[in-house]
Amino acid sequence: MVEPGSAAAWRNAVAQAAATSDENALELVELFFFAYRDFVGDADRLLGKYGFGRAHHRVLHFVNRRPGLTIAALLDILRITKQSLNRVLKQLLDAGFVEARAGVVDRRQRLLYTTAEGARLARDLAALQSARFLKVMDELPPVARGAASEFLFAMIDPEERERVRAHLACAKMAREAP
Amino acid sequence: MVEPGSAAAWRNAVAQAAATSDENALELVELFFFAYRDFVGDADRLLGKYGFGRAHHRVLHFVNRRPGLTIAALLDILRITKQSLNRVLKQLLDAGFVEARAGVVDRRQRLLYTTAEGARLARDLAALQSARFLKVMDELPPVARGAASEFLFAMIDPEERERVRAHLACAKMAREAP
DNA sequence: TATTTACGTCAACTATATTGACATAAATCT
DNA sequence: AGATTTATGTCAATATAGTTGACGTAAATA
Repeated sequence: MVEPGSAAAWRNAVAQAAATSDENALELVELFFFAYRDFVGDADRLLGKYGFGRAHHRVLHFVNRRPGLTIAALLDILRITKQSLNRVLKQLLDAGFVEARAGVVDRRQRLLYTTAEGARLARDLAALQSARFLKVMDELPPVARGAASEFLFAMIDPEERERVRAHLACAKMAREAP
Repeated sequence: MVEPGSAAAWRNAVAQAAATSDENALELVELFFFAYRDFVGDADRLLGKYGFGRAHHRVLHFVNRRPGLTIAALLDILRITKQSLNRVLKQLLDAGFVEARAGVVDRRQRLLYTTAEGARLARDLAALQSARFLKVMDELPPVARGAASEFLFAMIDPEERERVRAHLACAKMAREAP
């Protein structure tokens, strides 16, 4: 037994707290895994009906949300090679879900846009995933609602945050003034 | 222009609110994508040094956290086929990071355990990911801290939650009474 | 004894990524 | 104007992580 107030008791309490916070962090690691698994599962089912996969979804999503996106910007967001992107993008172009127009200021660039059909699929997919978030917000106590986006933003690499913030601002602008 | 207080103004406000909440949800979708990307990136670099990938990480993690896990239970957590698991698991067994003992009550079962070396790698990987969470908790205002795990838990399919809760409880027990 | 269960394995295939090398057209520098 | 850089496309080979389907085996159970 350790006397309360003693140095040993104090060290014990600190160790306990460390173990607890570590345990909590481990729990968060697993919750993040399960949450992401279910989160992407929603969209996967719908994508399957079109013969598309997650890679197509990501491209469609970001093109839809940021019309006029260039190949380079898309590569920067997705963090994949152009060869990998090209296969998926070509399928989306061929299937008529995305179209590319030559850049006006720089004609080497290909500005990407969703077609009407592509925008519809993107909207349906986004609706599925948004629905999950909206339901979560509904379930959560009000005080926890604002915390979600703060939390997710804090999970992003610090050196990446400005880029993500700029991306979100750009997507918002595209949405407000189409 | 719409007169304030008119039915048109009201409908306008509702549409605006809907658009805003949708926009927020869309933002969360993207933040979730970026957060998960960076979250798994941490571990990827360390795994590469051992010639392992994410698949190995997941197996190692869950076996380490729930010693004596059976193949069936692991398949249920990971949601992959036994063929897919087997290739990865065999590599972990061969490399001496995981070991399998015959079940005591049912000798058909293979109970999975990490070896000392496996436990060490699992701990190092978990430390990387825990560190991100701990840093996030430090950055976040106190009121938002508890919200993170609530939020992630709410993101899980409702019919899956009991299973996840049981899994976490089991992992916690294994940790407290080893 | 017959059947079911837990697991292993062979084979073929798909999706998504990689590296490396080379091609082309448009923009930009000198 | 000519040289160089940039944005993008493309061919080929390879790796990782998953799938379906078929078949095998040992242990538990009806």
